[in-house]
Amino acid sequence: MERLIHSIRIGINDKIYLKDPESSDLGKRIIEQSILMIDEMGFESFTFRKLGERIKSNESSIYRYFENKHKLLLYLASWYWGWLEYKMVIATNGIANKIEKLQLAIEILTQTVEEDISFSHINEVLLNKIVINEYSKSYLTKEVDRENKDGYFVIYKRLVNRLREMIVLWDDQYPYPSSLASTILEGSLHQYFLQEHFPMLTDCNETTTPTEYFMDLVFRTLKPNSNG
Amino acid sequence: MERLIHSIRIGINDKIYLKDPESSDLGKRIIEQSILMIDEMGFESFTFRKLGERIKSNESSIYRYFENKHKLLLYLASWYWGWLEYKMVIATNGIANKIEKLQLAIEILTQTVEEDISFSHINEVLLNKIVINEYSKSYLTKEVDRENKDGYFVIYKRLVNRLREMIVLWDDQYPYPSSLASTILEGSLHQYFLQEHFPMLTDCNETTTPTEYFMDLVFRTLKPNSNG
DNA sequence: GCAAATATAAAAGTATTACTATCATACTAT
DNA sequence: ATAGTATGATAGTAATACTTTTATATTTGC
Repeated sequence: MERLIHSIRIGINDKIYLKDPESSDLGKRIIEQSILMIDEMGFESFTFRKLGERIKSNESSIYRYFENKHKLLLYLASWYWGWLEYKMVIATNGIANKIEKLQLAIEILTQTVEEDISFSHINEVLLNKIVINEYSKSYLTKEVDRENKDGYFVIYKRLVNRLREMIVLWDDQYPYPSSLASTILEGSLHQYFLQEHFPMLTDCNETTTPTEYFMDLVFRTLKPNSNG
Repeated sequence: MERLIHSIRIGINDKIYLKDPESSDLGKRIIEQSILMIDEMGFESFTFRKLGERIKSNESSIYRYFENKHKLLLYLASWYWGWLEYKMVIATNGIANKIEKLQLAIEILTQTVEEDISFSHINEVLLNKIVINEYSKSYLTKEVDRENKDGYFVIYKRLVNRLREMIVLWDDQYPYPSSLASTILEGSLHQYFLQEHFPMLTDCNETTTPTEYFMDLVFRTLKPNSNG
């Protein structure tokens, strides 16, 4: 499992980039350092010029990989969701027990990333933080429909759908499986954000996790199928 | 009730603006037209220069009301949440029946705004759309803690807390009332967004509303107090 | 009714952003 | 050894996000 994760390659829609950042050393430095910088200074303050200075490369070279920083954010987000999807699929694949399967999925999808396990140029801990703080900005735009059509959000959509399927597997009478699945994924990011910045608006803290909250919510809401 | 709403004045933290836009004709035009423009072109493309052209005023005059467009967004959002809070408080105030009270609150907080009822310079229908598409951007920033400290989000926090209180009133054993309240408010905006742009990720559509989804979710989750 | 204060408009200026374009150089593959 | 590709250096452009200054209009206080 550990070994597998070391060598995974997330298949990202190649319209997101101009040149595959995995294909060169410069590309990997762009990804690696952009994660550190966006985490440090936030997406708004982050610019390709600053990134160029940091990696001792040229602004124009970065533009050969990504059209703009929005596309870079889409790339990072896709990578993150692809990575989570991979972890979830691996963990739940062999599980026949429906409740255990759903529980495992919720656990993986709502847990915070505690340590950087891949030993690659991508720091998953920081990437998780970036997704919490910046992911919404990648779709709350006027271009969202065109970009969705171009497949920029396929991985995320597939992930929500996988969760939906496991919900249906456990309770095929529940009328809102898609909404519940999207609420879990989006809501979990939101609860982490609240925990950090608006602790009065959440019950999650050092002792209670978003995972516990959503696990409880889901199993209060769903009823197991009668057919087993 | 209608009359009341016509004449309400939402008390907004006066640190958000440099000069109260309600205090002058120009100020009102700034609010009125910024709502139309942000809805049309999105918050990213909206600038004070363009707004100045539109209202046939000068960019520098707008800067005398708001430091920047971020502050204007905070103002619009505060107004919106204050207006919703007002509607909710009016509607639920006299209700003694706990379940009815909570149901009414959820209804008001998760319903889409269908018509502009205030006849003022503020179009609530468009403001609701703006909140769906842009609200997250107002707090997903590096300045959020400072701005929170300065009270820029008090109205929203108060609203979540009011909902939390009604949840507790109905089920004082439920361990996550704050998280549930924040999930309802944030999740409802998200479901509306999905309905518009990612219909596969939600069960909400022309016939099923986010209100129905959350009403169902909440009452599957909560159990009434035994003490009545 | 007039002066003083205040609000708005007009215009110009600055630093930064978000790119694009051109050309030079280095590295690589045959 | 050469052609092709990747990267670097430099400069340039249009727009953004303001700030500053000065002029003009409007309000208000007496």
